[in-house]
Amino acid sequence: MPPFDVRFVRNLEQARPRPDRSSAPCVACAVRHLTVCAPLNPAELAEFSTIMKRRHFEPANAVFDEGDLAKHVFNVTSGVVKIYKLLPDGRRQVTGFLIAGDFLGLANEERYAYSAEAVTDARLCCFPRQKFEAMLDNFPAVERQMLMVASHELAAAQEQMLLLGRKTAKEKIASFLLRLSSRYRKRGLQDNPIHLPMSRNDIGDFLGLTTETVSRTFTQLKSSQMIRLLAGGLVELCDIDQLEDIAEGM
Amino acid sequence: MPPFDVRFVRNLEQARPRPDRSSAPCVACAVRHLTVCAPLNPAELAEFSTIMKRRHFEPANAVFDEGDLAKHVFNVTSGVVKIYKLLPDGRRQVTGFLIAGDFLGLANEERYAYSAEAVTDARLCCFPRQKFEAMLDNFPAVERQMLMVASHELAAAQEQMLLLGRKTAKEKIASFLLRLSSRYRKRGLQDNPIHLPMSRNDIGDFLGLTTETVSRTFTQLKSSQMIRLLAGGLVELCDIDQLEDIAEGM
DNA sequence: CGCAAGATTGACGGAGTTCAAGCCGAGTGG
DNA sequence: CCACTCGGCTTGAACTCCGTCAATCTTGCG
Repeated sequence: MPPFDVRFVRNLEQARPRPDRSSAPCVACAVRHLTVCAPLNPAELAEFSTIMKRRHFEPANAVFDEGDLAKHVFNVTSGVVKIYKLLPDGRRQVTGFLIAGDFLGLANEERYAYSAEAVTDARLCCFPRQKFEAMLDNFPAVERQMLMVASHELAAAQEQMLLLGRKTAKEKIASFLLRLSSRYRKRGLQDNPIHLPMSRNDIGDFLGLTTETVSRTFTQLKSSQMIRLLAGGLVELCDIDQLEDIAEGM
Repeated sequence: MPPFDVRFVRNLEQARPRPDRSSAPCVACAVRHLTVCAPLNPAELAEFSTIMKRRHFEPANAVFDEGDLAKHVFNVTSGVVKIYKLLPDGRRQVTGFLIAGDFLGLANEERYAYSAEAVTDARLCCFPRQKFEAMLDNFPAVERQMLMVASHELAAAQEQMLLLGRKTAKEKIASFLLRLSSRYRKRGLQDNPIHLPMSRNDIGDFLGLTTETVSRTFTQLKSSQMIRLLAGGLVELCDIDQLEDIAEGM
């Protein structure tokens, strides 16, 4: 048990978000082609950006909590954000690690169905939800893009269910490393020594394991020369073919 | 091991689908208000239905298989369809049981990312995918409805990840029964003695458990008077409050 | 340096799997 | 109408992977 309630600290930090209205127009956005904003031309982008604020979150800073009124939707532009659900007794399931280009905040009811919290320093584009939805009426291409994004996420969610329900600890870790590497590659980030900024505990809560099992499994993969743990939270994937075989349960 | 390959039989059956062009216009559709067709007026429905065929599937009959070219999208109008993913060694994760009103076939690539198979006799509306997508251009309201549906499914998927990653067998079964009951209620189907047409094995593959554990857990809930197993695959939920407490891990 | 938080390692136990045997019920055929 | 069969369900016993608990090690930071 930690000496004080972690969530309390988190909310303190949340109390001082940093709106960043500076300038930084979306035109220069490095990840736009990956986001829901992809289909917009410069003029449309300008219109869209009028309702948008950029915000910065420090590590362990909550973006929103499950049950909060869903007043905003977000795009991650840098850093890592985790989303998760809790059981009353504190058991936690991390349902995703979001990186640059990922969208979050889609809520079918008026409240968020999950919590979101920065893992690293993170920058998010922040749209008031009502204005965002109103905007969609004028930009059907964005709506279609959102449907595509949602459909991708649905496929990823099914993949994750397969992992959670049917894979062993070793298979889970191998799958996790490969998927992360592949997502980094798609965004043009370094994909072989990959950066793991999240704690073992977060990884465990994502894979349905405990911290200890995650740690032991890393050790195991390390001893069999499939990965190397480098300084700064970097992990080198040494034998990708074998990792892929393991990830698929072969 | 079964004496012959189950999938072989399934494909034989699939070879003779039953197109049903009879009449049955969508206007009379009992579940339309729950589907992606909900926003259409009668004239629009007529236009939509020109590209649609109704098909019937018998139990264990494949609707499509993971990896097939995604030529169609579907709406379930009656019966139960399961969707699932497989690992090379045969381990299976059922990612959903679809009932009347549910949409399936959304694929972000050109191929289906999962398999679909009838659990009971099932009727599906079947739309050629390209025509369906073309139609969407004229009916933005349907596209928006699809986004809402996808977003609901995403929330359900996250709930399922919480279940798979963090709940005990007892909590899984209790959650499963309550959710099914709740979905039946929303469609106007009988929600207390609920119908469980799927096998223990299917339930296990949905909840990340084995047949044996599912069976043992049912027995356990039965002995503690929380459920009763009736004839015809009916399950009576006797103490819903307590089941809810269990489902939430309390 | 010294502390605190996270990561690793070890020993042990338990929830759920595996393997195996029996049961039940629906369909079949004599 | 009943014996037979076959698939699915239930129950039992042994095992195992992973969780739990606890101690130690590492790392980053004031």
